[in-house]
Amino acid sequence: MQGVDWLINLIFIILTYLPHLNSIFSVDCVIFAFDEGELKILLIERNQDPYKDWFALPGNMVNNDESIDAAAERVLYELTGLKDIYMEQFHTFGELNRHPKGRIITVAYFAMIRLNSAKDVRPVIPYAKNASWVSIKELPELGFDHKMIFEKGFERVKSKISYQPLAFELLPEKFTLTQLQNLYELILNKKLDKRNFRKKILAYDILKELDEKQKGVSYRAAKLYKFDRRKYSKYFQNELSFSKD
Amino acid sequence: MQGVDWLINLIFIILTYLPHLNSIFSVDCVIFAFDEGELKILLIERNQDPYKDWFALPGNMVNNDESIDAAAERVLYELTGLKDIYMEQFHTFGELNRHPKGRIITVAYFAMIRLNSAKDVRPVIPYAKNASWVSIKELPELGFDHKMIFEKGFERVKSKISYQPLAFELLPEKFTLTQLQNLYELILNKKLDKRNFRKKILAYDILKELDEKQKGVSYRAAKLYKFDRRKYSKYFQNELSFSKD
DNA sequence: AATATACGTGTATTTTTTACACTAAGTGTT
DNA sequence: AACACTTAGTGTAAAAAATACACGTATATT
Repeated sequence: MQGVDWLINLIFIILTYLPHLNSIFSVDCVIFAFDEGELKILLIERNQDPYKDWFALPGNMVNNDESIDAAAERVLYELTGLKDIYMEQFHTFGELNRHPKGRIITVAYFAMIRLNSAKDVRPVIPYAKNASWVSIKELPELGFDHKMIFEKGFERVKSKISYQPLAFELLPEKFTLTQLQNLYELILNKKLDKRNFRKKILAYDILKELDEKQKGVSYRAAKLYKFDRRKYSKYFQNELSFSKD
Repeated sequence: MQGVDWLINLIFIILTYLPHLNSIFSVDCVIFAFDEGELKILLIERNQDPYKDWFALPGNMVNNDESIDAAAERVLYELTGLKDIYMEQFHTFGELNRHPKGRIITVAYFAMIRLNSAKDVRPVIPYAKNASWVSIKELPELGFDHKMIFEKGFERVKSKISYQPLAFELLPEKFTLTQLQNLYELILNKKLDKRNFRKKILAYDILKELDEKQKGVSYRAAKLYKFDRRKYSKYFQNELSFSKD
């Protein structure tokens, strides 16, 4: 039994580090979209314990060879098929009891996207049974602390949208001012004055008026606009600069 | 050698999980204070590899039995002796190469504090050689990605201070309006008009005028004010509510 | 008493925000 | 063709907020 001494030593060394074994981290994504007049987020139905068969935010472990940002991108793709979504990190959740399997902290991201081709979402790995868009007004119970994560993410969106024109991200490329206003009202949860809204949004000078009109409506068709990213970034630079004076 | 089969098996199992061994996380704190007319942050001089003898933000590993928030509090105390500081999480940094010892992500916190008794800072564990307040204009080179962490934290402070009255946190309990204005100018990095500044800050109605004056100055002494936390929280509730209309 | 220094104050102008209601255009129906 | 219906599109006046701007006053020091 002499020859196994080194083995036993090795095990001791490993055991020393073992407490770290359950110290790992995950990412979770809160993806917003605007569909059928409602704000929706992307949920998966889990196919794995813990919380097998529960609804949850798309999220999974970060690999050891990728940055957190990259992990968020990968995980979102694997669980929903969505690619090339710009997500922004908004908070890291690390309560001790948040994950039944032990000490797992999660870095949460949010994004706001346009729902055209993204409407059909489907997991590409069996970790999730399926993925779907769910109205934030009718959210089912969610696994883990995902309800809280969603809420914090939604708070962030609300506060961000009031000083940055983010809402365009959610609309189809061409939209009417009324659609844009409806979206703002939905997110901010208050009525806005039509004339003042138009005055203000046009004053930002980040919209391009198109020579096109709405189609398929049984009333006077509204003009279509599109978001002018070039003007937007100019406006944005000014916003951020503290240099003047 | 039959009897060690189970040992070898165990080792295999452990090795399977081994990649997670170097997946752990830390917290880092960016603590701002106002001293001698300058904005300073709290730095430690490290006494441990990696970056032994370098300056760095106060930061260390999160234990397995504590939440991240609690870890931030503990680590700050251990490295600087500071207690009961309200810190706010602002970002999690997880680039692959950010830590030379492998995959360690860090959750960053910031706080703004009043420098009276907090002026003397001293590590209570030998992980740091010492702790000190350093002007943000003369920051030394910092270990890890701490320069970037500081910058992101400072950005956050700047943007927050322009819509929330945070500056009081940095001043002594009793302060003059000129001191307050100087601080705002320092953080926002621009000159403000004296009369307009006073008008505005008093309009918020969150200051309490004292029956006391500045002492020890060789010119007309200014009135002292103090921050009225009661009024402040009332004001704040209004700020945050989206309920009206 | 004179000097030096920061304190404390008001008003006019511009800009931004708010409140508010009707006509116009297009669709569908009879 | 006339009509009814529905949403589009538009302007102005009032209030509030932000800005620009300069000098007499109080206190400490000499």
